[in-house]
Amino acid sequence: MTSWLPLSPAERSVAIEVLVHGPLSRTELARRLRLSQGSLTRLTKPLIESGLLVEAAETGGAGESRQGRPSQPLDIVAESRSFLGFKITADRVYGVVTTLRSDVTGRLDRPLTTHDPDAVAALLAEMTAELAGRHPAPAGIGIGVGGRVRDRTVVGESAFLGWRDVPLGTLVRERTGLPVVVENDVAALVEAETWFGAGRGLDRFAVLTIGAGIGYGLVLGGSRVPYDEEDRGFGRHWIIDPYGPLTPEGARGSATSLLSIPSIRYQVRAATGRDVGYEEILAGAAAGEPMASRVVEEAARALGTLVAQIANLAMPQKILLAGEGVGLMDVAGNTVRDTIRSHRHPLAAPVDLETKVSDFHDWARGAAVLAIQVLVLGRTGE
Amino acid sequence: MTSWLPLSPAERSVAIEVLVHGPLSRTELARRLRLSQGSLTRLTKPLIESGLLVEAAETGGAGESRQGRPSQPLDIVAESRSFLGFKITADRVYGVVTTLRSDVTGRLDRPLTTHDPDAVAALLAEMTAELAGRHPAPAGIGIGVGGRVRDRTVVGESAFLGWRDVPLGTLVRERTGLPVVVENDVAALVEAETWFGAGRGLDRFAVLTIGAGIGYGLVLGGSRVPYDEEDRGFGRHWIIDPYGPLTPEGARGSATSLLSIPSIRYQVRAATGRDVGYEEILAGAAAGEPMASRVVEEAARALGTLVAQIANLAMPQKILLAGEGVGLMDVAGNTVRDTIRSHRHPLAAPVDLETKVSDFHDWARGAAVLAIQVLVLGRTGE
DNA sequence: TGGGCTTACTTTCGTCACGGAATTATTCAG
DNA sequence: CTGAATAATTCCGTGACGAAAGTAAGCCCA
Repeated sequence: MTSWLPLSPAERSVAIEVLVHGPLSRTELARRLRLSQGSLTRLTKPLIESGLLVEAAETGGAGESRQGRPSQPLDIVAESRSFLGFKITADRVYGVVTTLRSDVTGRLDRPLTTHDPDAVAALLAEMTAELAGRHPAPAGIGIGVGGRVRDRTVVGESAFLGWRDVPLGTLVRERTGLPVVVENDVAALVEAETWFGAGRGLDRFAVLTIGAGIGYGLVLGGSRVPYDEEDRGFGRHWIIDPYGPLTPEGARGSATSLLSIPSIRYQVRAATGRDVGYEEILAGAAAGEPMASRVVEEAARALGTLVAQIANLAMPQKILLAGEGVGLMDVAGNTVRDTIRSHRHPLAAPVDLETKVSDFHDWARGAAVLAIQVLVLGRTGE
Repeated sequence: MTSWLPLSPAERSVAIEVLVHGPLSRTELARRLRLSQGSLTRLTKPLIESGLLVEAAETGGAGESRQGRPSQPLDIVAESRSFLGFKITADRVYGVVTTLRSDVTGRLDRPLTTHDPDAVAALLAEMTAELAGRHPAPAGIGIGVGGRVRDRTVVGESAFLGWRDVPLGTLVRERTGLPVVVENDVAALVEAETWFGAGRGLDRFAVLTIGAGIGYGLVLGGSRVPYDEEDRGFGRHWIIDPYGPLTPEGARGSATSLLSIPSIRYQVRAATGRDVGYEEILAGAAAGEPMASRVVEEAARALGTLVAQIANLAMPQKILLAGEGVGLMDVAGNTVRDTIRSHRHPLAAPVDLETKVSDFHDWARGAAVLAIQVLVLGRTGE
């Protein structure tokens, strides 16, 4: 599973810089990478010849032309290859096609009727064929799974699939002939946001996802801190309020019990007897319904506490809230922000908090980014 | 304030490896630094000629000789230079002399009767002269101060000294003629433990100090995460239990209110009317005195919660508890460990927790390590 | 006792990445 | 049209590195 372009470390850094930070002139690249202009000429030449980079036609609009010879921005040929990303949930598989820049050019999803590894691999192969038929030459596949993943190929353990040591990467590669990268879904989303999203260019960056469960990822020095063990289940034992609610999903007062979508729905159902959807609960809270308001406000305080803890202890420059459940911020953002402030030093810089609603195709896109990192640029990872 | 040895990056990495990880043969160094043996010969030659390294006489005991030519371990000449480290507290200045390896070869402390910057600098110069008289050629001075420090020379703000933008580094250098490095005291302790203490060789490492206040430092990828703003006061707003005690030192239920020595003494004094020393309170708790037990147990639960939060969110490989207040662990270590466990995923690896009682001379030693890093090895820091 | 084996270190040599300086290219300002 | 300004290229010297061969210094075993 080596990258098909043998790039030297210096060439790789050039390619990544252009890929992540858009079109850049050689002079600008020299400045950013602390290399001489001469070196940049040398490094870019083979990259242009191999077709990975092009000299962008546009010099950047008429208005901003300065004196002197105009710079010649270099850009990645984003469409030269496409990548596939998949996210596997308990009952559905979501797939996307992306460019090198991780722009989504196609999507697809299919129900998952069995958790048998071979059947799942077959479904992935089928979806690959369908997506590949509509787009040029996929260069590789990334797969995101909730659970522990080893060596970017083997699903060590995944509770919701009932898997243990399933060599998913190999199974899919055998059926598709394409290189495959398997990774934990949260890890993939974090990498994607680090390269192309909210964490772009940051040194320290944290991601908290709210959805069926609570996910967390930390990026330091530009690379993700490996999970080791915790993974998906971590929020179930992350106690925020020892007197908080008890739900089937986690320990009393845990992040999962307070914040995850199933737990919030459970709390409302237990109190009112009605099974209400998540969005409806948020709408109810916004409209002032007492029960929904109580649960949502409590969730907002928990979220504020959690974000403040992350800010205090991991000291990221930015925290991204992602997942299907971040609508909470729209309804109770002020409570969240107030709670954060009360848990921080008054002179501390305000937490840079960004919110991004993500659906399952965004998770799939994260997996595709993993494939880009590993396959194109030869990042072995960890 | 440049290092007096102009070391190339490769030479520096060799020097640091030998300094931190003891005597190492050239072959072993080549393995660790991923260089060829030939390069090691080249790199070590000037270091040996300059006197920084020597070929250790001992080949390592008779028992462990293997076949083949015996290796020739290289060692730092730890005594070739000495370094001074100072820790400034509100009423006393502590100083140490250390070797290059940061072994303490002398110590001294003096009362501090005024906080006037010039007077403090004069006292430091006086102590420098006294320590230098007893030891060979100090190569530099490190100073640790509670508060914010800029550029390793200027104390930006220090509440307990009433300082604001005091160029302490310059003041002391003018009086001693020696290069001076000023740094936040917690930062200095963290660096010292990273290089020579509990965090040696680790990639991710956290330090929590318990004393007059609560200090926290995080090391990732071998280098310390810069504090930006928080610093010393951070524990005062780090709420652990919203229903916890209210003390003069911090917000209700904050880490400082629950854990710092003054707050624990305050709680006991408020309840019993007697002013009791910290060690005495711990002894009382061990003996089963109800009031002391209650306060100490509550502190232990708070500590466990805090450690678990650090472990969950910053994911260090090891956490060091340091400071004057870690005696708490001897009395209530089980409570701390139980609390940690209850806040962690059951399958998560147990937290690697180390305890190290530190007195003020240990803080001074930390400052000396900063001087070693900057002056000998030319680490500009941050 | 000495020859072979093993491992550590040194030497030599070729390669290559880089920086610096000079050169060429391309525009704008008068 | 000339000169100034900025971008990119070319050329060359330096120096760090690895590969491989050579040397040193001990064991093992006859």
